[in-house]
Amino acid sequence: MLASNTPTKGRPREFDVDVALTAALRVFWSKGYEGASLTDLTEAMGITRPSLYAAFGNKEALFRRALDLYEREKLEYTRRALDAPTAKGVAERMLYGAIDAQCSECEPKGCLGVISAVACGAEADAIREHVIARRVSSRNALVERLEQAKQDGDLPAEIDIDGLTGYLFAILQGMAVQAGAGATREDLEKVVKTGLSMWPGR
Amino acid sequence: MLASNTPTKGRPREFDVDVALTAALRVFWSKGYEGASLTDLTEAMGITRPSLYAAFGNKEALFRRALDLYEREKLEYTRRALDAPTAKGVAERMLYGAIDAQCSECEPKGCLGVISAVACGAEADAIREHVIARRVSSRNALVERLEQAKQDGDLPAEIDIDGLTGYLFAILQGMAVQAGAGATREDLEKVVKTGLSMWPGR
DNA sequence: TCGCTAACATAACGAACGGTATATAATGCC
DNA sequence: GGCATTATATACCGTTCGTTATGTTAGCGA
Repeated sequence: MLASNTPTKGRPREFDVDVALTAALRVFWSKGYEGASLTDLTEAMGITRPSLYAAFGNKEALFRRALDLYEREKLEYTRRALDAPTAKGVAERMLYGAIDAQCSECEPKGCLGVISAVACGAEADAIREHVIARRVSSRNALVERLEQAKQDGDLPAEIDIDGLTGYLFAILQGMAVQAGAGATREDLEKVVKTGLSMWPGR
Repeated sequence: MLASNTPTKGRPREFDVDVALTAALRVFWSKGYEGASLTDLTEAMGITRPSLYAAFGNKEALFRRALDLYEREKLEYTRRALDAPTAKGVAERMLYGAIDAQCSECEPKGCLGVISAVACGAEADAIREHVIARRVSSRNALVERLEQAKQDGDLPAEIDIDGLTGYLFAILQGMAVQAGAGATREDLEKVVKTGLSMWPGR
């Protein structure tokens, strides 16, 4: 259990920080950083503005906390995918995991990372940089895994690992765009099946 | 030549509507619909707010005009791609055309359609629906072209055309996300080459 | 019970947003 | 030369934005 909050002095907090953060994540996820107003956030979190600022700092800090939560819980499949025995297995877990993550019935459609990296205005520039920077490490991990697969003989010797990584990421990001635009699970399953049918190696 | 503006009565306008619209497109393209403020727009267009409202109606109508211009000029390659002799030729023109469109030195990175479809808040919902609806016809055209290619024997008989279309769109949209996130032309060329190397048929 | 501390609720802050009212300047028509 | 018409320039509208000052309430240690 992570070191939670035990102030032991002063009036105790009437809400659960983790619950509130989960609610905030859902708002950011469905509306984007700029699209999520403080009114949206506080209503969903069930707290007032001063409580939000006391607990999280400000809107940007709250977003980073929500992004942490998102990556830890909703993007866990990307880490587990790397454990697949073959390169194709990695791609398979990634792609089907993306469908589950982006087409859940009870959660917003699309990918918070893609939403935040694409949009939008001036105030979100720092956020955009932050989101983009985070994806780098995730990408590096995939590059390493595919390099290993190449050495294992799971991929043809002549393949460009960097290109293959960008290619797989592009499909994942494109699926996120389509999910956000209303694509159904069946739509995305067709995309995944088509992509996997032409994946090189095993 | 389209029916331009010939009011013949009253004070003549001091700016060129098409030039102003081009400037507005660049602003929407780089900042998104919500990220582009009226101040951004009027400064880039070199006109005042009342002139903007007199000439274009309001911000949303201006965006639709800019989107028309974008699809007519910047997305022309998607229509010309359909004229390629084979299915793989279509994919090739689409993918390399996307690189040119999204990595131009003198224009914003990424794709206005993707940016607008992904982002963002409540006020942009109508815009989002509009952008998504437009992509449908573009997608249908690609489906038809690939069906034809299948009959021509350019694609394996067992291939799922709908899946292949969504797959190609996903790569294109993913490339737009990556271009907006700072990917270079070389990065995207690797993605395209990887994708084309595993394209089915000819 | 009395402070000390911290979270609560209310209400307000300045700034920026999309959109206009008003007044002035420039054209074509009679 | 008026007159109607339309574009321009300035200044402002009401609303919403993220953020915070202020006063009150609840728990802990003394």
